[in-house]
Amino acid sequence: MKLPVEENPLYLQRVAKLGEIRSRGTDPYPRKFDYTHSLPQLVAEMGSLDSAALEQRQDQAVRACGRIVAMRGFGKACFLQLAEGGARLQVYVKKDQVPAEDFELLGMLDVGDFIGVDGPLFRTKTQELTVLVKKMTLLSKGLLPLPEKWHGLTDVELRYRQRYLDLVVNPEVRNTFVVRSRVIQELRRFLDARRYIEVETPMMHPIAGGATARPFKTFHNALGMPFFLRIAPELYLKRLIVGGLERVYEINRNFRNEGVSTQHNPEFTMLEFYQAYSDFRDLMALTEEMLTGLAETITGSRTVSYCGHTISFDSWRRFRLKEAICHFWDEKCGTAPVEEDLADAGKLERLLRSCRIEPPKDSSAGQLLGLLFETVVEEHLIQPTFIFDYPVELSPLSKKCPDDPSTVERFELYIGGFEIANAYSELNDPMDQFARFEEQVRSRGRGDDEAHEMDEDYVRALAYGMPPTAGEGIGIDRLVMILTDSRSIRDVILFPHLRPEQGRSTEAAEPVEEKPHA
RNA sequence: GGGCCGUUAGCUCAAUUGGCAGAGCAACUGACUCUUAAUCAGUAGGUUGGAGGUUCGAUUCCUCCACGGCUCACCA
Repeated sequence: MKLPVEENPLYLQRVAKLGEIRSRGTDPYPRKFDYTHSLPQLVAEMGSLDSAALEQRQDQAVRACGRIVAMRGFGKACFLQLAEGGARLQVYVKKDQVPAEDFELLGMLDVGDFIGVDGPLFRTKTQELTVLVKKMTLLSKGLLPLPEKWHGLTDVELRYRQRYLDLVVNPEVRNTFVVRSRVIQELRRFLDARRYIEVETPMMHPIAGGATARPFKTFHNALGMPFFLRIAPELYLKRLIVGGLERVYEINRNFRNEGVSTQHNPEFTMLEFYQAYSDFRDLMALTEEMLTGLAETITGSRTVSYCGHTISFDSWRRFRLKEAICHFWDEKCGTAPVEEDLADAGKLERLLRSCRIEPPKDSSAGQLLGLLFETVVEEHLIQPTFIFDYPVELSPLSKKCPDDPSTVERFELYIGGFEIANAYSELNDPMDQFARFEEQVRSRGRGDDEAHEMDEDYVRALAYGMPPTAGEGIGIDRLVMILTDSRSIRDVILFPHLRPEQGRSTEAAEPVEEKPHA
């Protein structure tokens, strides 16, 4: 294989060093290294010992390893900084303390190489914990230079494309993904402790349902049929409720064939959970408990800083959707409406126009209401806020409010100005569900290609009986954004989708049609 | 998809009105056995994202293309 970088002089220099190392009989890529301590372990266990205490245990050498991230040479001595496990430790190689061949090897090392060291710990005169190296082993030779140590890697395109470099050079990036892992771990723990079981449902769906979104299409050759990558696991999870798994959750990817932005990635991670014998108000309480505890466990505080705002998980607010529009109305757009105005399509259109939004044609009152909400309210919802009582047109899978059939028992949770969670009392009346699907199909016929398709098996499942159930989806990526103060969803996804680099596009660059070929 | 902005050495960034393409770090050579972005002296490193155009002359002005960022639309 021809590396694309082989004309790079820095690369060629290192290849020359590699040859020199081999010619001396040293394997630059040995098998393993048995270390006595990870670097975080050393820092934790020895970080508080003073010089005298370290002197006492001087005959107890440690074996540690890591990537060289800094080298400072002094002719007959050299300080190196190793990075491993998210920690860094200094090691000191002195000519009169190591075998001659080890000191010669030092001259062939570069920042980026991996080494292992043996030796006692001591403190330098500036009190830095340091390994006094008695034996040094090359563990892996790097051939390309790492980005600069001081400014790090800031070009976002390179950071996303070559995330491995971003992780090596920018420690806060590593932390973001450690936090992400802990968030998921904590959510599992929270739900497991409440008698939930974790399940895995199909990612390939014959009918893309459970959300309003355009799906990705693929094709199964042997079955000779198209599939959609799932846009939501919802309909499968509720089938499990029908089957008697009263509390289920799933954490996995959804795929939506929509635009990308700082808040949208084509594949994103969602926690969905369903709890029988409960309604959406129970989930509001559960969500409050879950996320407050999560913030506290992850960040050590109920207050987090996000994009210059201070978000407090002690001040949860609740507004009905119409109430929120009246409450957050900007007087610059005219006199604030009263809730009664928000039921009439004509009045809603006038209100939208006064906000300089041209209402789309053929929209129902519910759709206009949703649009008005996004326009007027969304940006104000920095503190954790539940918005509830949604129009039925926007919620084909939710149960209607008993006293108002135009409204459903549904809430969305907003934090930091965007939607984090969406929950409702699940519609379990099979005949009502069938009618709502029919309405969606009519809507599709009018050109709304995000409207639901009819899912007959799902209706059949409901017809066998589903207990009253509440369900919720929480966007994990966005939640992690809030907890790590990340402005873009790409900063919490290890490999966000980008176009291929120029000249390196894949063979599958042309659009894949779902036509079968034998 | 639309609008705006960006792309210069391995990395981070300069370059006046269109006039020899530069610095810091990294690298290389040398000095240096407690440094912390080590220091000092020296050396090398470029098809200025790509293709055209205007011009005596283009990193700079124009057109097209590629990729990215922000934003709007769509959505979660």
